[in-house]
Amino acid sequence: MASATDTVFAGSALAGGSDRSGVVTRFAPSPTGYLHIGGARTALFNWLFARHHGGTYLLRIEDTDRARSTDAAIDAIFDGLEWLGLGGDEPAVFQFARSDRHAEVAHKLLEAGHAYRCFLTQEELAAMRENAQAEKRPFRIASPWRDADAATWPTDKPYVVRIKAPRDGETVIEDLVQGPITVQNAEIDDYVILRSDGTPTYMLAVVVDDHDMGVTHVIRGDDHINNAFRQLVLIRAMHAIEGGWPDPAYAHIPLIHGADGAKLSKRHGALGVDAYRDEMGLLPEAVLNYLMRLGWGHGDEEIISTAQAIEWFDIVDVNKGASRFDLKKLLNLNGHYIREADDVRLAGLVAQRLPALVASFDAERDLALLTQAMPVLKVRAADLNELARGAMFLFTQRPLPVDEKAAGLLTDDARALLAQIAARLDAAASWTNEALEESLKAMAGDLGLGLGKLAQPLRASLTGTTTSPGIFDVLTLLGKDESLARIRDQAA
RNA sequence: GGCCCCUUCGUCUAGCGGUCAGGACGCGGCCCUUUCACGGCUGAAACACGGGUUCGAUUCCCGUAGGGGUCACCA
Repeated sequence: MASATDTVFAGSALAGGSDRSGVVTRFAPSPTGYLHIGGARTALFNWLFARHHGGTYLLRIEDTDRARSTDAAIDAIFDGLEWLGLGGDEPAVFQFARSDRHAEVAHKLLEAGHAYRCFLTQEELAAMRENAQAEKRPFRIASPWRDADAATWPTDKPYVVRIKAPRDGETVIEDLVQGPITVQNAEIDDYVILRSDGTPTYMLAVVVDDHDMGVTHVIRGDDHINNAFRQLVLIRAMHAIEGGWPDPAYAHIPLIHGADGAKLSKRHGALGVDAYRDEMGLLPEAVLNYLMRLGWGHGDEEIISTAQAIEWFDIVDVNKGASRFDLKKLLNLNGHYIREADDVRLAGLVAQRLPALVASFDAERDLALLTQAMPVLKVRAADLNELARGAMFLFTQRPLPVDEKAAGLLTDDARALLAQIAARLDAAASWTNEALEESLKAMAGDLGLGLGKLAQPLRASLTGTTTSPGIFDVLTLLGKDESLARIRDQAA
């Protein structure tokens, strides 16, 4: 039974045995691709749980698959985690570098009789599998080498090392999220821990690293549930041999599915977190808030800061069922956080996107204006791209391109009106929101027109579009000279 | 197929034997309003099904259906 909650494992063996105590969690991605949204949530839950309990959150790169692991993926993962503020409390452990230690454990298991040399070839295994298939019999490894006498070992054949799993009884895991899960031991196979080339498998490496890192709580996707039972075999065998290998507490969190209900995969919306940042223009706090609400909630709370989440979060409150990824809701949350965000910060973020939109944008020169405009810009944007698009009119050079809708507004009558507006505004007491509004309203009154009749053509001439911040904000942001010039460009 | 797990509005969730089943996104309406947003108010919208247990089930138990995961010398 996994009940390491009360088992205080002293320190990280990797750190040479510091006196850390309490909760230790880890996020252990394999660097075969970018950090996707599901992985990010797993990291977040590990992080939140550790923080909530005043424990330690560690990172481990599972790079034992040499063929598929890449440095680019490692960089992308660190980059993504850092952006979300989910970096580890200690430098990340690289699994491949610890192969010797993994092999050492395998040999201890071998010597103690908890593992055995298996000389079955891949072909023999495949044949056994096919046989079982043909007889509609569930296949389970039943290696003839499990209890073979050393005297019968071939001397010239390669072998793998298999763990000796119990064949009777059952194992129960008190999963913190899923509740008790029972599996018959007969279902657990004698899996490989050392390949024929002597390298450790994932199953071995995970267990050894988790132990050596002092991990008390294993929080991971529920696609690992079956692995937990297999890993427990190894853990218990080592505990029997040398002690000090307590069962960790397990928490298998449900997977995230795509909007269509299918498993979130790379071709089903599971983008790297860098895409959420760079392409979709999301803020990390929005992504974090959205992610924590997938599978977890706290009453009616929707807007939850990480600080608040640390206080409220507990792994046992995480739901068991998978949830679907809903971009609309993420975007809504992002809009909220943009409105809350600091103007200087937003201006900096938008300034990175503007050059691609407006050739004449010069960050050096225009940042101040961008920042000044931010309060009225940010209320109408759900992401950074929208925010950048909304800011374009401030920096485009005259004569302004006029979009179709705006052009429709600029009728002959409207153009005539613009000439009058220019004259009127030119004569305004001062170039402030108040003075401008007073002036324009007076004019509308004189002409017996609604303010909208003046404001829409005016907006078209000032921005080249039909949507923008309030017209007086636009006027003051642009300044008198630029405003009048733009109006006169369109006036009849 | 074997094994394991899951199931409250379209979606994310609250609920932990007695609630008008609450909130949020999205959708509809209204208000605000110079456009677009924001904001406010408001409407439609759910306990998969069948048996139990119980005075009483969304809640507990068992089935059924549906969904997911896993069955490598990959992680």
